[in-house]
Amino acid sequence: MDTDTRSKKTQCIEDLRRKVLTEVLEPGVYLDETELADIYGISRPPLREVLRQLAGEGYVVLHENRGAQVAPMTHKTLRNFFVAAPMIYAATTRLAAEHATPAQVVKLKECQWAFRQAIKSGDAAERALGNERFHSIIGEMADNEFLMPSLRRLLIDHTRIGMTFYNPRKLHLAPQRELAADQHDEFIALIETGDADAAADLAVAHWELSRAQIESFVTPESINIPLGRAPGAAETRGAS
Amino acid sequence: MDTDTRSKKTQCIEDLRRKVLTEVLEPGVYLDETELADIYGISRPPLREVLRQLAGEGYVVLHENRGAQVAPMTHKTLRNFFVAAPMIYAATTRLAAEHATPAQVVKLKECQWAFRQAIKSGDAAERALGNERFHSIIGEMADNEFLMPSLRRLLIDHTRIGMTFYNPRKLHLAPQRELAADQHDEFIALIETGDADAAADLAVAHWELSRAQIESFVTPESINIPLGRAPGAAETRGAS
DNA sequence: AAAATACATATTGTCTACATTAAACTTTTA
DNA sequence: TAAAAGTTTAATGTAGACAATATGTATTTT
Repeated sequence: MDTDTRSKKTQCIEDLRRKVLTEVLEPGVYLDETELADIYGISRPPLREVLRQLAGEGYVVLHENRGAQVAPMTHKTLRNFFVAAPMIYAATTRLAAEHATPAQVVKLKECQWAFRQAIKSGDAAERALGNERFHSIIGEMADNEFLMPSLRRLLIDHTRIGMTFYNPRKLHLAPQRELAADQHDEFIALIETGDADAAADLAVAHWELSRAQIESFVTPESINIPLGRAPGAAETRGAS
Repeated sequence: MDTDTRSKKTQCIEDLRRKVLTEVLEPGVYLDETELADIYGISRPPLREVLRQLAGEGYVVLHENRGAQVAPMTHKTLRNFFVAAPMIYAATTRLAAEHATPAQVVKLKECQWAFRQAIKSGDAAERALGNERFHSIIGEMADNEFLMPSLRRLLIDHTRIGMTFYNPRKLHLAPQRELAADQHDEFIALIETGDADAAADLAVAHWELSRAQIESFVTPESINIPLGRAPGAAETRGAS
């Protein structure tokens, strides 16, 4: 048995984050406070705090008197993503190469090992979350509280979009996924060496791979999720 | 009489933001939930939601079982600020010039008019908040949800630091403040014209003015605010 | 006298119950 | 029959009371 030392509230936050990132909770879906409070075994006031925090982190959007909605992804979202991503990724990766501590590099290597395993035999969620964690650690290495907020928001949507890229059933994408994993190894090498310029260049190249994939399979239809509350559609509400 | 249509909670959020930005609540100071709830006439649960939201926005930092602390400013904070600011300001200003709507330009002009008034006869808080609002509107013009979070965090510390620059008693800085206001007019002109390249350049120039000022009067001592709770120092707690 | 422990106090964290608001349904009227 | 108004219902928003945790103080022991 694993005695989870985390508080129920912390578990709730982390689980909701995971469910949003893996699109178990789809973009645009409205959440039911009472239902979530029951699920995570806490009362509504602390759950509402959790939702406020997740709103601050960009996972959900709060509407007054109408509850919390999983952050929608519109056509504009994707366009803005394409504008912001290369800049933020390049900047944070450069800073990571300049500031990374040995302990952080170890952590990044462990994360990459797990990511390789996921690419080999994991499901889409494991892979996408593994990738998110990898880039999140690079963000921590950059150690800049002014860039981190934007990086975190980018990673939310990058991960959600990536669920398609990392789908094991898309066999033809396997080579690209291997390439992405190989680039992760390059990240580690350059960060460990402290080669900031090369790291920044690699970040852009890594981004271009993502960009090409996203453009190839994301159509406006698939990202235009209905924003309104689905009337009576129970399975679109809550976190099962 | 002004019938304030905003909810008490909204007023609370906005007032706390203002107090943090103007350093009425100094960096590092701990907040008392009960006291704040009394002041704003709401109970603790909704106040705790407010604090979570402000934490998400970067105004405060939450410590488990130890309450909320006004976001500290350390030496590292300032170093990171110098790294991130030019990049984010240039990018958002460029996007603003590309995307600004006529209505937004009108809003920006109105803001600039008020800012001029504040420079002429206002106090430090009015000036600093006016400047914050000006750049916040440019951020809205950029209309990019991935860059806005970093911009907002930059503006928090830029405004707090700016309280020194905008102090009316520092007469020798008057010419520099006029220059800053003149640059704001240039921003408006370039954004209205849609000259993205020139706008981005101006953003960097405007930043260099700030940077020079900050470097000239910010010494490590003055930004190293004690992080611990001041024991029994009643006036350092709460929002009077 | 100094350190450690036990106690007291104050603050944070949470829960239940209630108030308020928005949505859905029903009923009435043109 | 269709539209509009009233009513019902279910969700969000809030308050007050209680529980748990941390800090400060006093006491005890070495």
